Amino acid sequence: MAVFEEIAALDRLIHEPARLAILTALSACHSADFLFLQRLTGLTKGNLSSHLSKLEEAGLVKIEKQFVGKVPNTQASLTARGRAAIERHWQRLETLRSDAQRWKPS
Amino acid sequence: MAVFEEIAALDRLIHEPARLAILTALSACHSADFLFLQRLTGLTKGNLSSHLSKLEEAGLVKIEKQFVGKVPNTQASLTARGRAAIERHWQRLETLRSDAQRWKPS
DNA sequence: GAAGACTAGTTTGTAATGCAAACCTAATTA
DNA sequence: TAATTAGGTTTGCATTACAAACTAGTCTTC
Repeated sequence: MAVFEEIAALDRLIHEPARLAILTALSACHSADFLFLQRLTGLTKGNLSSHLSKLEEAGLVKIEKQFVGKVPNTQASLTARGRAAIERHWQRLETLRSDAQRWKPS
Repeated sequence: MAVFEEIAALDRLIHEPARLAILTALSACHSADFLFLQRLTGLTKGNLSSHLSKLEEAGLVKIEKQFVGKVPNTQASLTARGRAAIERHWQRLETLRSDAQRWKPS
């Protein structure tokens, strides 16, 4: 597949800005609770919640709910697949960009 | 704004895979006709058409329709703003990635 | 010269998306 | 005990992105 085709076919689950931010943040944090993640990404609770659910369904993120004292607390972390996927996505972007720069019309 | 917030706030008009592909292809081609662009990106005519319209409305792409002999022909090229925008977007991605890699939880 | 096929797109219909606002449950504060 | 805050989830809606259907005109073939 040619470079521009590959760009057009990027996985939107990961590429979408909010989820790209979540996954990238988690890859730097190892584990983060809901509110910390919300502050980091600037997302509203509603959006963060639904994006996390989507990432969890896709098997990229693990969600663990616990009580800290009496207060519910949600921890999110990357699964092995999630970690691989976000790393690969950034690498792909880098590669695609440089391939595109080298490309000449034929 | 912190790095993950910036990722989450990436301009979706440009970031969307199909349009990222179109803009990137145009930045390498200087000018391209509809069918050439379609082959490059692998998009269907319908999608290419509507994405081009959206990019034109946003002032990133210039569309010129002409007749080549008797056959209608559509040429697309980047406007100055479009060229700046796609270049800046890729640079931002690069910067954001490396900022994210350097980032440590505080 | 009419029927069909092809070219070069645009418009339409629909399902999925992302967002914010409303909602929920429990804990804390006044 | 009434209001406020914490920590989220669900709902409703407007926007999207896609493919399929359509349009307008050209070329081929008989």
